[in-house]
Amino acid sequence: MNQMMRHGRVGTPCLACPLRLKPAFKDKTDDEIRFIQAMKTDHRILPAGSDIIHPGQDDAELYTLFSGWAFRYKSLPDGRRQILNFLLPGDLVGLQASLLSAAEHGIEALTEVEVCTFPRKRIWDLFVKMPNLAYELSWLGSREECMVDDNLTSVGQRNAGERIAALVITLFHRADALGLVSQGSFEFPLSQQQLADALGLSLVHTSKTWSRLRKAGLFALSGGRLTLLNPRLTAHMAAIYNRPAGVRPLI
Amino acid sequence: MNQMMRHGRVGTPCLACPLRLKPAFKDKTDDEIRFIQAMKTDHRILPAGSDIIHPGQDDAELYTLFSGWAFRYKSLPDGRRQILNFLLPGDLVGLQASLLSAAEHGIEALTEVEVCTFPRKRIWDLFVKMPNLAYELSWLGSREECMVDDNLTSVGQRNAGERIAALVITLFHRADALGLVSQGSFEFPLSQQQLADALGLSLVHTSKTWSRLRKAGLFALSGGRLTLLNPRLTAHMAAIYNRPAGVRPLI
DNA sequence: CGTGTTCTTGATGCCTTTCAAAAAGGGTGG
DNA sequence: CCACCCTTTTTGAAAGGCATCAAGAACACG
Repeated sequence: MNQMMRHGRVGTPCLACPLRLKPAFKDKTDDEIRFIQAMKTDHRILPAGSDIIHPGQDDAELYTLFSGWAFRYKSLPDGRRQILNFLLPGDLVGLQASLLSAAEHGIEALTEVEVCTFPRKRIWDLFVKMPNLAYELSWLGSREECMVDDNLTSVGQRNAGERIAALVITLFHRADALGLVSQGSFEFPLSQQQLADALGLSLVHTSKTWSRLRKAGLFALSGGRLTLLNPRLTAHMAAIYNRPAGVRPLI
Repeated sequence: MNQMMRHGRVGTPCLACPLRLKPAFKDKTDDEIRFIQAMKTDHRILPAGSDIIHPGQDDAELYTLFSGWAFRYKSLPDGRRQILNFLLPGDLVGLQASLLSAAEHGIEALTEVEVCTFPRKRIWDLFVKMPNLAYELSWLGSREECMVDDNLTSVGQRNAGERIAALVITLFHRADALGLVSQGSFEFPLSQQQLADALGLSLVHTSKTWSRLRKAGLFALSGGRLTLLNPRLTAHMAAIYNRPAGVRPLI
């Protein structure tokens, strides 16, 4: 929508990317990082609520989310909307959209975000010159599919309370892996409407179930930050396996 | 399960692969096909119901489904199961499982299937030597994610009747693109339990809704074959966009 | 401090689940 | 070819979870 964005190479070069220092990410050779930096054409800041990729777009670029949260979504003709998955710093944005001829989904910034732009035209180049990066690109694509798999399983099989518990736990772990958790709490920028769209529930029922779990002492929300008060009980209610996260590539 | 399978290079070499002749698939150079053939180590036949990849498996190979149907699924600790997507001839089987360290899902043969085996160890080789094939591998991965996106949207946003209509229409188009539709009907090997697991509905409600749509004249099922009697109405009830399929790579 | 948005809460009704059992197939052995 | 058993499908009845409608409360913002 209102793409009031600042262009230009803001901030530090990829070699000194602060994200790269986080233990969540695999080490890369200087060679690889230089290639990434050469491929990167832009560093943009987009306000919360802006469309990073809009549904049907046929010239979507590939991005890495540098900071902030975003989400992928898909709409039905009558306006119903499903949030497919959430994107956190370090995640690829628009891989599917830049590989396929047109985006079958939209991607929206949930908070103000910073993205690193990689033109779709250069992706082929990456496959030719940097097979290791190409492999990691595919790896990240599979990882995203894995997250959608989880969400589909949640929406298809869990009831309202379990879905919320599973979402909260999963986001907590993802934020934790990025060092975004401090004193048990992390920034939680979702509105109830967005929660509802992600969970496949109505706004009203989401609100009621959400406050029921809060009152049950599973977690608390204040000042836009969520505190996981009872991780044990939350995980149990979610009926979730908790695979350890493991490191991943950052491109 | 009962992996009573016949090994060996059954049938024709890849250069003469009958699947490749179908208009659904992109033409490939002889070079590419030769590489694929060299990479292929086996051609297996597995009976209906067998596990092609089991959940948690950490040495899953990559396959191309040569004939038959399969599905990816994910289970919760208490036994609830969600079918994530269906696999038809020409689809990759186990890309996610062979890229990530362990399979987060299972893949089961829905009918008797034939699969072409590509050892996971050689995937890296493919990225180094054949960037075009590597690109197409990623492309196929994105296409699968796209299908999971659709299913998540269906389960999250559509009611029972709409979900069934959407599934039937989608499978019809996929079968049609493969030339599997004759006289308006195609083989439909799903049990109601599998339908229910794919739709995120109970078995009973699936059965009732299914027969309601049949009685409404949307489609008919007999002798294991489904006939789409009223495509217009079915698509309308599904509230679905029908993007034209387009060709895709076959690896 | 007014105004629009987001969140909460209550009441009502329907879609879906669960429980239960009958009916219909499918395969095997006598 | 029929009897028998097991699985799958169908149908009925009752309960409950979730959606919808409606309106008040809390919050954000200019």
